[in-house]
Amino acid sequence: MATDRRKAILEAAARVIARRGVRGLRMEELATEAGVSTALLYYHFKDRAGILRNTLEFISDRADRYTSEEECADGPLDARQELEQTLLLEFQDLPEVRENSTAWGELRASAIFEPELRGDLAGATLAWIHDVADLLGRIRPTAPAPTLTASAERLTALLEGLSTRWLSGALPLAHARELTREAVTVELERLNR
Amino acid sequence: MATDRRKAILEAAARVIARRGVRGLRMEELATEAGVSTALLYYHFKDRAGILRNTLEFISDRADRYTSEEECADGPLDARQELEQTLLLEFQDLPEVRENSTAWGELRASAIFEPELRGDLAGATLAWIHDVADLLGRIRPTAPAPTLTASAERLTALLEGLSTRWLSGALPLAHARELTREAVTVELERLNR
DNA sequence: GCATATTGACTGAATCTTTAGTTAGAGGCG
DNA sequence: CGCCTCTAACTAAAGATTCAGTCAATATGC
Repeated sequence: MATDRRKAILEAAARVIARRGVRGLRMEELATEAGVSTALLYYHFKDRAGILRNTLEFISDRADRYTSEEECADGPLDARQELEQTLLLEFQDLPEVRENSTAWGELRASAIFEPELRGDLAGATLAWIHDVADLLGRIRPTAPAPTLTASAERLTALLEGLSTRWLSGALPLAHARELTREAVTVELERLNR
Repeated sequence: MATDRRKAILEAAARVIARRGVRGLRMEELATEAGVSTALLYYHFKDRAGILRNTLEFISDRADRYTSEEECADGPLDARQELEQTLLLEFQDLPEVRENSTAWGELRASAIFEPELRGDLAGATLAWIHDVADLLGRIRPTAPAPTLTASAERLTALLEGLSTRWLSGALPLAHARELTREAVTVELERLNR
């Protein structure tokens, strides 16, 4: 607990997953990245799967942290700004954000083949959709709930699609941000009807 | 060219990828699925990566085929109907469509970690965006080209996002179709401005 | 026509490589 | 000592890739 190589291993794992993917994570590469022997990995965690579980948990804790920083130099944001802010947080070229997006995409993709992952994923997605619908509702208080939810579903699904394109080098960051901003505009226009 | 085991291998690869994912594709399983020896895989394709590349091409050709069936009981479709039709074709519970969508999503996700796939993927994506932009242009002839492209980028990225959710069991097919239809409406409204 | 190269498609059985997981024990420290 | 943290060196098994050839068809010289 003193030197905490354990934490170093999890941080290294997040980096390696961002670079190689969940299925591309190699125990030896992880050990090197963490500056540790492979045997130590097995000392601290039962096996490879154990490392994956702990890393994903570690990553999602970290994600909650940066998503909920809602402050700004010029006073508090209005709902519209907060919505854009929330959505655009996914598109930043910071290692931590990239790591998170990558891991999330990996999870989502793996869930197609590993049904046991689906539970947590569905929960997290639902919560996310709900948050976005909520923000939309604050901007357009008269819009009916199901319409808000539908917009939120589209916005979040769009974000996942754009994110994959960004990470695979098919879409420059700035363009992804631009498309996201426009998407918000477009959906808000719809909610006027 | 006669017996075309080559084609059999690519068809088998699409099936195996849909079942196990790109990273779960094993040369031996592929050989068995195609009813050939593993050595033949290397005879027809340079290596594993070569098989992935060619399968991607194979899949996008196949998608073009089923995407471009433009007929209907009640005469020819107008551009708007054709657009919806094109986009909704991705959401059908037919083995071939499911297989295509799954494999496409897998290849897209793999491209994050395997840069060799990016070239082909980018090409196919660009062509797709262009097709959609074209259809949008036929519906709204006065809209400027960059705006059309942006709408097409959003619609296609949304489709990829929804498709992943559908395939991972997080989104019922009917709902995915509904959200897609609304997205078309929303984007078309925007193109009036 | 017909024996003789030549070639393309194909395979069984290695081999080479990678990778998760283990084991025996070293260093430090209370 | 006895416990904790850690490592070098290893094993077994899974996988990718190659090898050495078979077989049928097709071309070539006579």
